[in-house]
Amino acid sequence: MAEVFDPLKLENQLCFPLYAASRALIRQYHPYLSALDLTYTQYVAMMVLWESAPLSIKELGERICLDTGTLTPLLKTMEQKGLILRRRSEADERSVIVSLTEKGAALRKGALSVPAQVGGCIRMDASRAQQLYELLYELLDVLEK
Amino acid sequence: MAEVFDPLKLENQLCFPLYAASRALIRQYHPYLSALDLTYTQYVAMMVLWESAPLSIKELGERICLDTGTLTPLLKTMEQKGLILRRRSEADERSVIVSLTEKGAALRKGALSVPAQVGGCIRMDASRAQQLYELLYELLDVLEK
DNA sequence: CATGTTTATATTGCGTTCAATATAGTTGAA
DNA sequence: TTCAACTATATTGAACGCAATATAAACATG
Repeated sequence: MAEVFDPLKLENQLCFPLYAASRALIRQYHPYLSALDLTYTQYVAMMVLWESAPLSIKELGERICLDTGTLTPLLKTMEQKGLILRRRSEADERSVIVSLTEKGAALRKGALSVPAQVGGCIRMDASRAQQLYELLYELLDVLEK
Repeated sequence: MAEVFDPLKLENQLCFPLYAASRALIRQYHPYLSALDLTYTQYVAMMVLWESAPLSIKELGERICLDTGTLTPLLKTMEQKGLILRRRSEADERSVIVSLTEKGAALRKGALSVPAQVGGCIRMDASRAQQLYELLYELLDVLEK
């Protein structure tokens, strides 16, 4: 007798492995990031700032796909830690410009080894990882609202 | 002059698209699940319960990769809603057995259309989605502690 | 058959994540 | 000009996600 397809089986859905793998990978960062006193989300924000600061909150949010409900408290915490500065744009008072402090910029050195340390935990063929990377960006593109 | 590889560029990392795509896909579920008065995490738990209830909290947590810090309050909320029952195992008083109520079991009918509704939002070739699926399970396997 | 170890669940506390809503600044068109 | 629409950020409230810790039951082994 033929198997009946069950649409509600966890194994028949893309969402579950995506969600589980994302959390599992983020967990791998924990020991390396807590040594730098960063959470994963703060680390993601810092990566964009190291590359492109100063940035408005809007620009930062677009880069890392987070809205102000997440960013406002995140950036306030990072300001408390002395990693960034927030100031209103003079050209447009609606905008808040985020820039790095010296301490924030200096933290980059400590973070440089993180990707390799985590990468060492991923025992996956480089070309398979590259395929995965491309498919994820394809999915992300298709899901943009 | 050759490009210098920057390990801290967001675009050079697997973690970011995985994290962003996971959140973007979960967001797609929101309208369909709130019509059923379910959150995404509750929906994932229900999928396993529809397939395999009764289950201990431990078994459920292993299936959906969540620990008791998340599951205990989640299951209490689901019990409040009348979807599940929690009772101590008689055979082993350490275990809590989760079973479905009639209401919880009946909710499955309403949920049957959810995967197709969300799938309709993913304009991605089926074979590409299948590739992505396989690579995600491969990554998940490699990341198990 | 004690008692140290392991196991299953619960609790705590912090930090997101996001939908919904609010507010203040800016812009555009009549 | 003026004011309605739009834009950028902030706030609120609910629900995770998880590391760390606590507790009670079951097990193992000398």
